[in-house]
Amino acid sequence: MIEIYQLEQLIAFADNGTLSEAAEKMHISQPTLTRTMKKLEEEFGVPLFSRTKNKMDLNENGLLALSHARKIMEQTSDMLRLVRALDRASHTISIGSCAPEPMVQLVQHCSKLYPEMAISSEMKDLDYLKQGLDDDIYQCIILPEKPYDNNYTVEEFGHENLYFALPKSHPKTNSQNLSFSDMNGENMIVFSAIGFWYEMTKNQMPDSRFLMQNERYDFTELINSSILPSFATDTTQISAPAPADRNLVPITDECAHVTYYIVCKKKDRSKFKNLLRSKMNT
Amino acid sequence: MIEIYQLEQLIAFADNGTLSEAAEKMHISQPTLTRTMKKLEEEFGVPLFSRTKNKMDLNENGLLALSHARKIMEQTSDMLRLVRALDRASHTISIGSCAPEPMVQLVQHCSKLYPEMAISSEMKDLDYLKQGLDDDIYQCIILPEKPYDNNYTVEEFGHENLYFALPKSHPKTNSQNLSFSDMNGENMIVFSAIGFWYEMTKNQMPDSRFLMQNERYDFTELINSSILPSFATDTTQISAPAPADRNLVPITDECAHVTYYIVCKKKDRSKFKNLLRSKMNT
DNA sequence: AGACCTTACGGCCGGCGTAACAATA
DNA sequence: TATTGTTACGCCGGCCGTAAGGTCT
Repeated sequence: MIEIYQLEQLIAFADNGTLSEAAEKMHISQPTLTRTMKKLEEEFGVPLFSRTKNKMDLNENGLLALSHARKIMEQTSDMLRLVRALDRASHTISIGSCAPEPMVQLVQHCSKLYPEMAISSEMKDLDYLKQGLDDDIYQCIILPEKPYDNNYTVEEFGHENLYFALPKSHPKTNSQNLSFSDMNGENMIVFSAIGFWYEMTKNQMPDSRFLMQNERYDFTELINSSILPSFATDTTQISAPAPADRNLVPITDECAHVTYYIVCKKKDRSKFKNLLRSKMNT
Repeated sequence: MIEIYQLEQLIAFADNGTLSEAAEKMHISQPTLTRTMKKLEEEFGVPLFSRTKNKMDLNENGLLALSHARKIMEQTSDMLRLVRALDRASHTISIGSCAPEPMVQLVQHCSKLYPEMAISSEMKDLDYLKQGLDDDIYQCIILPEKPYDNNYTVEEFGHENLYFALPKSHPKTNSQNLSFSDMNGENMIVFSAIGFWYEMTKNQMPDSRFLMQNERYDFTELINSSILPSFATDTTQISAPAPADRNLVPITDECAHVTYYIVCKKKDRSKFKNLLRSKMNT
């Protein structure tokens, strides 16, 4: 019976040109390779090498065998990779979200409800999320709007409202409320990882320059030390309250008030029954 | 390292449903299978089976692994088959011929010129022969006409002439010569394995009925005991002369006089140099 | 002399079978 | 009780490494 370790050694020989070098690369002895190659020839029943007294080369048979051996090795590693991936997928709930706060909260619910499962989560734009749900990249996604698709199960998860976080020194800091247009044109300090909020606010305030901060630490430092306005939401005030010297001014525009929906495929409805019932803390 | 014998046992288990049956089919013990399956799971690093106390089944991981395992086994046996076929082909000369006599003679020349090679030969129609030469099914073919193709090397091999073999009792037995049309309509005893001669004579004598004989022995018996006319050629008179009570009457039609050509690919010209020089005995 | 392949020899790992056990129908 | 899978134990084949030998550059 041909075995994979033999094909592996055949490939190593072909890749290194000599038995000696191949042996060194594989951390085995030359005689081992000599023996294995002989055994291979025996099992094929045909010569695979052309041998002069101190040189070995693959002959035509050997080259053909080699090409097959490579395919078999590839297929074997594919098998390992894919089976492991399938197993991993079956123990993992993948969540895609349009925004950070509902994602964090859903992950918390998820890990309480399914403590034996691994949970992976990421933020993407809405089209990618829907596509990902269809393609089984996500079992569960969070959208800021109700999708219309009969294959989906949809449940309301909670609300989030956007505010301007204005330093006390800002001229509009004592306003009862403001619209995006009131602030349009002003420079804003903005944290990068805010999902769909970025596109939305950027559209509403086209003349403003957003000073994007990739690092959470840098962002909070700037908020504390700068007089530039920034955004905040109500749901984040518990975990990450705005500094005392900033006032939160509600934004009147309708799109600043968002309802999140948990969406999963109908086939997974019973599996995620409890998760779909969970609600955001506000 | 995953090995092929493990995949083989996995497949046997899947095909037989239980370890016990699989073990019996493979002529090994059950504990061996238990161990190998455990080892497979260990090497995959994921469970492949769902186990109740006395029943084992493949789970999703196992089913995926199984499908890959089948592919790998198939590829492995393909490898063996194809490498062996290549080796065999490399020391076999395959000859295709349009007729028996030049085939026999060419095979004789061949085995003298290349005593270390195996020689295979068969008769086919002209189109099949040419196609087979192009496809490397044959290294060498014999045609009754000169082919026009620049990739071929062509050498004249010899001539063969067709005769009517008429019993002494036949009314035309003493003719100096005859045309096909002279005999058209008469029943003929014909040996099956005569290659292109069959199509040709059948066309020339559309009103005759050919009593086809598949067995050489039956044919000669009938020739000896029957008064029905038959065919013969000059080149076969040495090895298998017509019986004394039959006269050989030459056929006048041009197509009863054939020149054979040895044809091989130009790339093989030097390899078959001596074979191409050989001539038929007449 | 150095690089390469081959052969010979002895150790040991690991796959195998036998036997005994546990659980199910 | 018959069938199935698991565990324990000891055998032994075969794979491996070391050592030595032969050939070529």
